[in-house]
Amino acid sequence: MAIKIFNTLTKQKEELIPIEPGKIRMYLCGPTVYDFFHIGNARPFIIYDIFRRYLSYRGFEVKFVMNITDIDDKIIKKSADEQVDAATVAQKYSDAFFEDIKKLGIQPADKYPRATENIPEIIALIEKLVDKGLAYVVDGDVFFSVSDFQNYGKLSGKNIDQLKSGARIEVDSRKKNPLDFALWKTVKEGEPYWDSPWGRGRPGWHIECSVMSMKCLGETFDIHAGGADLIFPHHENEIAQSEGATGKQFVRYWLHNGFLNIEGEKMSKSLGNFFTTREILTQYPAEVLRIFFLMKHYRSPVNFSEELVQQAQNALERIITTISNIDVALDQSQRELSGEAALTESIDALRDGFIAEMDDDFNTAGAMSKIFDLVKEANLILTKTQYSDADYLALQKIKETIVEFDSFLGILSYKQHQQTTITEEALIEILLNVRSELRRRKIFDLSDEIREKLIALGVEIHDRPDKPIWRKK
RNA sequence: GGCGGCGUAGCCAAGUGGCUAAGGCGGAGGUCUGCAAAACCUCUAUUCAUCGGUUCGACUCCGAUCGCCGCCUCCA
Repeated sequence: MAIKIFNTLTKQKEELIPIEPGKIRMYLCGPTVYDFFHIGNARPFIIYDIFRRYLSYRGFEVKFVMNITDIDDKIIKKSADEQVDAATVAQKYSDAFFEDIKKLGIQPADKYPRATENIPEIIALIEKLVDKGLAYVVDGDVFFSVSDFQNYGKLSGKNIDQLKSGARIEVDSRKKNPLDFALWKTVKEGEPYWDSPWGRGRPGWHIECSVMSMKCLGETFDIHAGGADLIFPHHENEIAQSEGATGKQFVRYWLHNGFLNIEGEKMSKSLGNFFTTREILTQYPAEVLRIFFLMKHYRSPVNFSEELVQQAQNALERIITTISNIDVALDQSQRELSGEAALTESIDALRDGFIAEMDDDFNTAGAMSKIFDLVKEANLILTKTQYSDADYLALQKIKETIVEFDSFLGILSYKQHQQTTITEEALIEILLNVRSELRRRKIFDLSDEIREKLIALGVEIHDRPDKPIWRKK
C-alpha cells in the first residue's frame, strides 16, 4: 500500500514516490548551535527520527542528512557575550546537541554537514547566482534578488506584493527589493570571516542549507523537513537559491511539524517559559517524551505541561506493564507450544491497522490506538487463570508485534529506567519469600508492613495465585 | 492589513458525507484478593464552537459569526 504524506508545497496529501525507486533522500534542518536546544526543538528531532526509521521499516533505503549551522548571527552574538570565539561556542553547543539527541533515543543521521566546512561550496553557489543575474553585490555583501526569481513565494503561498505591503522590517536601502536576503555578509570588526571574491565575510542564513543538502543528496531530493516557522522565509529562500542556481526542482516533498506551546503560548525566553531538553530529561525519560509526541498529530500544535507529560507517562506505563506481564507469563510456559495462536485474525487486523495509520501521513496518534488495542487483547488473555497453547502463542505474537513497531517508536526501552541491580533484586526476593511465608501463616499485619515499606521504596507487589511478582515503579 | 491553521467528553487526542464518533489519562461502580495492587468488566460526547446553506442525509462540504493560534522579523 502506498504511503501518503502531506506536502506543504501542494497543500495536500500525496503518494510518496521516490525519485529513485526504493530509496529516500531526506534532509532535516538541524540546529544552529548557539545554545542548548529546547523542548520545542526536540519535537522535530524526535518525530522525523521516527518517520525516517518508519520509512526504513517499510523497506526504503533512507539517506538522512541533518545540518549543523555553526556560523550565524546568534553564534556571533553569544561569542561576544561570553568573550570566547565563535568556533568555541559552536563546538560547545554542537557537543551538547549530540549528547542530547542521543539521550532522546534518536538514531544518528547518515551525515551531519557543517556550514564552516562547506565555505568553498557556498561561495561557488553564490557565484553561480550572481552569474545568472539572480544575485547582486553591494559593498562586499551579496543579496538574492527575489524579483528576478519567478516562483518566489510558491511554498509559503505568499506573493512578493503582499509581502511588501506587510513588511515590517527595516529596509536596507541598498537592497533592490526589501525582501532580498543576504547570501554573503561582509565582515564586521571582531567577527570570524572567510575570504571570498567579494572580500572577507561569511555566509548568510539559508544558503548553507541549500549547499549542504544538494551536496549530500543531489540537486533534487525527496524530503525536506522542519518546523512550520521555517516555511517562510527559510525554506522559501532555500528554494529560490537552489532552483535559481540549478534550474531544477529542489525538493519533492516538504514536511512541516506544528509548534509546541507552553500554556497555549509560544515558548520564548522573554516569557520565562523556556525549557531546555536537557532540563526536561532530568525529570522524564526520553521514552515519555517520545510517546508524548507520538500521541499527537505531528502537524498540529501541541501544548506542553507537567500534567500532559504525566498523562503520556501513565499511558506508556500501561504498555510497559503489559509487556512485562506477558514476559512473566511466557516464562512460565515451559512446554513446547504448538498449534495456532488465539486471536490471530484480530491481532493481524490491528497490525495492519497500525501500518495503515502510519502510511497515512504518519498518523502516529491513530497508530498508537492500535498498540493500546493490542495491549487490551493481551490483558484479556492475562486475566485467565490458565493459559492454553493458543493463549501463549497469542501473547507471544502480540509482544512480537509491539516490539517490531518499537524499532521506530523507541518507547519500550523505558523499562530500563525501572531496572534494578542484582543485589537489589536478591534483597527484594528475600523479603518477598519471608512475606509469602508470613501470608501462609496468616500473619497479615507483618506481611502488609513489608508490602507498604517496599511500595514506599518504589517497589510494587502483585500477589498472583502462584507467587508474587514485583516491579520497580 | 495579507496568508494559513485550529475549536471533538473533566483533561489529552484520532477520525468519517450515511454502519456503535478511535485510543490514552482521570473519575465512578463491580470482579479478583486475607486486605491490597495489577489486570479485567461496566459506566463517563444522542454529540463534534455558534448560526445558516447545499444534500435524501453533515461533525465531516459551503458561507457567516465568535474564540484561539501561527507566519509575514531571528526562531523547530
